Amino acid sequence: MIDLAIYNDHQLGLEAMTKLISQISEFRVVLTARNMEALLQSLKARKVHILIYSLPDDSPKNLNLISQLKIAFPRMPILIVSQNDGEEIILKAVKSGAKGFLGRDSNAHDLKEAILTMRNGYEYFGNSITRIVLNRYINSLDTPDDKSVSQINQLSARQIEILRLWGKSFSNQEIANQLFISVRTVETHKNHIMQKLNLKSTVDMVKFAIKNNIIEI
Amino acid sequence: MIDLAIYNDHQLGLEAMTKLISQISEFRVVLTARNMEALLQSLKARKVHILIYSLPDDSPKNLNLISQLKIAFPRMPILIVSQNDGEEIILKAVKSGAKGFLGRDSNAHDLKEAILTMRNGYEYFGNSITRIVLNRYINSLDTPDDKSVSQINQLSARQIEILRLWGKSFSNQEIANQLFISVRTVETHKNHIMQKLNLKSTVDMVKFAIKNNIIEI
DNA sequence: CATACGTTTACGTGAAACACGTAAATAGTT
DNA sequence: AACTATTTACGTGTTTCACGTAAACGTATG
Repeated sequence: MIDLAIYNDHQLGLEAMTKLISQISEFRVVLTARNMEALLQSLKARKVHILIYSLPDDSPKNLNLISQLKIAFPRMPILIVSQNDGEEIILKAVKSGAKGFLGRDSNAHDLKEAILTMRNGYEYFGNSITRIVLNRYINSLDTPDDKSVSQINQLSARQIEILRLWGKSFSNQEIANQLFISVRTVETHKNHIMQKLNLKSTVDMVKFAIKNNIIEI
Repeated sequence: MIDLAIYNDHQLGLEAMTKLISQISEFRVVLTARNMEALLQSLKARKVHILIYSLPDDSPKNLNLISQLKIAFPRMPILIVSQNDGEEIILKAVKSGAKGFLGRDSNAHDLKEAILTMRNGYEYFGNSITRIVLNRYINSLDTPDDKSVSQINQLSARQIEILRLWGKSFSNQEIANQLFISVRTVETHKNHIMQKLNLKSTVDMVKFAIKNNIIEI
């Protein structure tokens, strides 16, 4: 017997999914939720084997919620059910930590197979998903990057240089050696950068550097 | 009834596959071949619905032969059966025009499903294949030697929690206050994270957290 | 059931990084 | 000439990092 939680912010969809799953003898729906607060609350009280998470239409925001779930319950496999199975959504779902994905064309049989597969510790991604990703991969020779014009212009060339090296995980001392200047100077440059951009921590400085294509993730 | 051709340059493998398929009532093996000349010859005389093509170990060369087949019989779906299901092979198979792929872990049930799926005009790629390609694709977006997708699972819930707070630019002391633990404990958690993920600097830790949606840029 | 492994908690110590202030030489601008 | 920004650098005190040690706890494995 596999215990399932079902999340869906549409009442009707929630009922439909619950009914569908309840008809399968191996499965038991032990909790349902229509919003994240309720879901988190219920999951704390009642552990489940798998969470079935129905993505609404405005999915991008909701994928962040999945990351939250992953943080709160790292070991609970999440099966995404989504009307929107565009490549972006799928990739984001995978990156968010989802262990399964059912797209527009999936049927009840696929759902059952997905749950059983995931219960055995494996991941499940439907067949159509593969084609989408394959296409995307094969056509990924040309990927033009959009450059954001922003506060980066406020920084001097030297400041960007220090930021770039530091962003490559060099220590202050290593940067100083490479540029033939004192460690204190490197520190001063970094201080100036923080002041100029009004950053609160070095974490923020990393984020800034990434956003402005000074360093790569 | 679905008419099949089987290609395999090993006699034993050819026989085994033929026998296996003949046991399925919906399928009929109408021709077999152990080399490309014979295959092309036979296919001219007798049209089939699907060609089951067993890739030998030295697969790269043989994938070129598939391109030949595609030219001679553009509309005949080709199902690749391969002991080697490394990502390179799979990608090449897809590029060669194969409509299906069965890897090392596939069983008779998968074979049947693949054939039925392909007969209905769809493509078939097993679930494990999807994961391989997904990993490959996602890694192509990140830095060459990136393993972040799988490594997130290595972290404990507490470690992720500390990482999340720190990623929001909280200081160690602030994190300690929020979680009612010692600053030293926060430091220890961060040390453990760095060790576990083999990170060289806190800059790398920020990058990791971003890649894994633990923190937002 | 004993043992082993991972997790969470915490401290000690020395090195590195950061925060904030000061300051001088240089370069470009008004 | 005066102003502004840049690059260089130090002083001082706080925070973080690196590395080691260690206890308490849970969970799996044999």
